[in-house]
Amino acid sequence: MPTDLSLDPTPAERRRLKVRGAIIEAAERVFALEGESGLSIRRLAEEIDYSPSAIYKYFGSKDELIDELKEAFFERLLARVGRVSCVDAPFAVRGRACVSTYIETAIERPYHYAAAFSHIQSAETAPQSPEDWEAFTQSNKGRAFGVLVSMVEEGQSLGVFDPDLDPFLSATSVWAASHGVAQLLTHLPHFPAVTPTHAPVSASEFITFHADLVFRGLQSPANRQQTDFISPGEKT
Amino acid sequence: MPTDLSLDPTPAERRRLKVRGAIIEAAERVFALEGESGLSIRRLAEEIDYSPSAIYKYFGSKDELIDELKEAFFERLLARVGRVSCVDAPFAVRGRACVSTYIETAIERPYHYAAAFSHIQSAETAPQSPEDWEAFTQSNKGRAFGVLVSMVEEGQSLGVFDPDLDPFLSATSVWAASHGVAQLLTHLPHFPAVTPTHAPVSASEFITFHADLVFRGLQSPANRQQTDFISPGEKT
Amino acid sequence: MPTDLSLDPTPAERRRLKVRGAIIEAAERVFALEGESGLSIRRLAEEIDYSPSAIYKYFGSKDELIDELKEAFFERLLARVGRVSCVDAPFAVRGRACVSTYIETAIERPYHYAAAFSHIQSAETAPQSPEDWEAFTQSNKGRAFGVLVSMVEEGQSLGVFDPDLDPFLSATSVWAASHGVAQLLTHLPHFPAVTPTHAPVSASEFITFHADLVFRGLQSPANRQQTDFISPGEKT
Amino acid sequence: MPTDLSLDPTPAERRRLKVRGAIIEAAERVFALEGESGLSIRRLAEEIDYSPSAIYKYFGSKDELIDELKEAFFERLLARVGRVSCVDAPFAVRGRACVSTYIETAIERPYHYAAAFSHIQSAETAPQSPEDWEAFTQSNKGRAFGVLVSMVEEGQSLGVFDPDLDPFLSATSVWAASHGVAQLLTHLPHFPAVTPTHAPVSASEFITFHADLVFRGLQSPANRQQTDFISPGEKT
DNA sequence: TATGAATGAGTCTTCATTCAT
DNA sequence: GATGAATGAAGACTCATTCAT
Repeated sequence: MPTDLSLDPTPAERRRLKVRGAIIEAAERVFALEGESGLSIRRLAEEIDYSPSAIYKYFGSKDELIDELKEAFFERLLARVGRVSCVDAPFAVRGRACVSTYIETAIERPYHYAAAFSHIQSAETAPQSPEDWEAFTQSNKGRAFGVLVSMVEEGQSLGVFDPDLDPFLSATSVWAASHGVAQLLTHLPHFPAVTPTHAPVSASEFITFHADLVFRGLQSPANRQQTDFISPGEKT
Repeated sequence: MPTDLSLDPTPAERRRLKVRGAIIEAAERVFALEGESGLSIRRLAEEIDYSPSAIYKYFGSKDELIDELKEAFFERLLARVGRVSCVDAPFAVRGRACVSTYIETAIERPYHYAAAFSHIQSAETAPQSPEDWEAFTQSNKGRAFGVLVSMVEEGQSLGVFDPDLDPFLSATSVWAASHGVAQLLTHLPHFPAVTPTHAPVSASEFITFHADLVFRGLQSPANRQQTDFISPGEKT
Repeated sequence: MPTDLSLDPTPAERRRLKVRGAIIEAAERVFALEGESGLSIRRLAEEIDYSPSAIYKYFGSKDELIDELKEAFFERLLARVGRVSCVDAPFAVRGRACVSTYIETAIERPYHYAAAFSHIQSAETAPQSPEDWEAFTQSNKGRAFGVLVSMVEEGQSLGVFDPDLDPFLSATSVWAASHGVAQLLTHLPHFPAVTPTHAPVSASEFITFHADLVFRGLQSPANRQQTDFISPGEKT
Repeated sequence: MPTDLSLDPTPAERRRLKVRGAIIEAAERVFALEGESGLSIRRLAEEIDYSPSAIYKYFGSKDELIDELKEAFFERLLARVGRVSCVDAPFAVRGRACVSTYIETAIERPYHYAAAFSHIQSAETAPQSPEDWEAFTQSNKGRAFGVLVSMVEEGQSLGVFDPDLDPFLSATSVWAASHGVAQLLTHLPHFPAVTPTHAPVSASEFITFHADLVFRGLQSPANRQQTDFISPGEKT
């Protein structure tokens, strides 16, 4: 929508964007407080002390607002994963970071993520048929997924990852697993710290643990021997 | 309020349980047909040709019904995973089967699973603090999770799995990843078959692939060399 | 909908029909009090001391309710016009009565009529193309119109009406004029009684006057001479 | 509040009047495009590329605007009917033209007419009691109606119309019938052309037919014989 | 002068739930 | 034991209108 290319938006525009942002942030808060079903326009309006109809000045419909949330999440995800994947560091670090960044981004903004996740199936950007594929690969979501595929391929070309693995399926598996862990940590943030017979583990420790496990699964057998796997005990 | 502890329930009670079961099965059907938002009491009543109010004779509220669905899912999951984990087969087979059974059970009954999953956070059976742990370990959900932990431990004692891995964290990671894959396959059943540049992969093939990857991640480095990993190409 | 042909409906059904009737009657009252735009479901519910949602137990939607009103009007119109047109009386009486009955039926139930009238354009029973004609002729509305056409034809065959007149166009003209008069009397019931310089004329007197005028317009020139035209003065 | 009685309005006032006119014209366009329900202030503002609030600078409220539309219609009607009734032509032509002009004016500006018609009851210019009569006769609506009355009286004095007819009631009847025909043609423009068994008749042909019928109804019996009635077939 | 922001009352409709029968 | 009637709260959304700028 912002087709205006002028460098400084008018004050009015700035204000408008600010309110839009506030609404989106409020959605995040409401969701965190009351769960998915709590996100009604009315509830959202209460949160920001606006009237429900005011929201319709900024978003054409509830769906449009949710699409925006979703897009914001994937934009953020792409930015972060993209940054991480280009960092100047050994592949072992970059690869693991790729996985953990997925999860971290999700749990940082649980609602944006939930919106993204729960709309994964119906959204236009979710490829349901080969015909959709092109659009998918160009969307933020698709590009974020693409980073994962590239990461697998890079690992393979470096001889770190098993060359027999199908990169697309591997990335899909990693992506799905990341979603699962993100959901777990979103809904049960204390789960890994809950066993009475087990030393508490923080969310970020668990993410690291999970990323390691995933990384190990992808490694080629030869390479596995010298893996720098770090058990959770070592790093606290 | 079935406070009656006698071993054989009265015929009335039997009937009651049967209707309860029918309602629960109907919920599954309605969900499969019309998605999460279709599961209104009214719609459910239509499906079983009862009046909406009749349902309240069997379930105190919609939430109670949903809890029941969740319980039914975990009961089923426990039964299936339990069966699979005891089968007379090499560990490599049993272990992978354990993982894939989680996912298969989920996608077979998408609504039971969705209910279970979406209620993971609020349910009484989800341990939020060490105090809840005891109850959790005795619930169907906890026991199903326990099978995973045992599986990891067995793998370690057999020398197949890396002895340095924390069994609890490993099981948690596997469990979460399974959820992620189940969600993916539930919402986007055709995702792995959708790339134009890639041979289509069926849901069960993808599950196998994923289970393999997970299994590999858990293996001890030494063992990884002789792994019987099967690339997706080989098995069609 | 009443496909049940059993002679005595169950008490429950009777009650149901009674409430339906009450709602329809209420619609009439609300309309009379507050005009077309006052007919909201909420307002209607208030009128009958029900909750708005209760109305949805009887009518699927507002449109369905309005269709019912419309149908009820035309059913009533057909019944009354049909009765009048068959009465054992001279054609001069029957013919005039036909015209006035249209108007009287309308002003008796102003809202039913208004609904019928205002939906004339969008209703399925309004013929928009020759293809719709068949359906139109079988609807209550179409059959009521048909009575008018027959009346013109009968007048022509009796030598009372001008044989050169097109019966279809004549009936259309009469029908439209009736609508106009009905609207006038509905909205401005006192209009014909309002001139300070003119003896007040009641609605029914005006209807008679109008019917006479219409009848005269249709008469054949020869016949006009001996017409039994009655000036308004004579009949009070 | 143009309380300024000076003969030439200030430029500011001229501008003001011009914008008012533009808004009223726009209302006509919007109505023609989207029907009665489309006439929201917002939609109207879009049409003229103003902001909704701007409209409130020119009209105190929506109702006021609609009153203005109504007035505009009657002004136009009066102008046209006045012109037609003074034209240098035989009474048979002028009289019929009077009737058809009513209808033509209405269907040319369907919204102005609809507003006028649908507000006939609530408008201040509609006489509800003898006390209102004076105001009515001075309003555009009343003067347009007055032309009809005069037309009847002229016909009577010329010996063309039946001297026994009450001019006021006759004019009322003609007026109401015109409204009915206008409504028919507005909502179902193709009605007279829709019978499969009947040669299509255009709106203007039907108007002529109707005007003839009305004229015949008013004629005195003696005069009817030599009437120049033209059947619809002759005039295409 | 003209506008964008904002609102409150209103629109139809669905839902989970209760209660008399 | 089962149901139909009924409801109140809530859902998304629209509208005419006001006010500060």
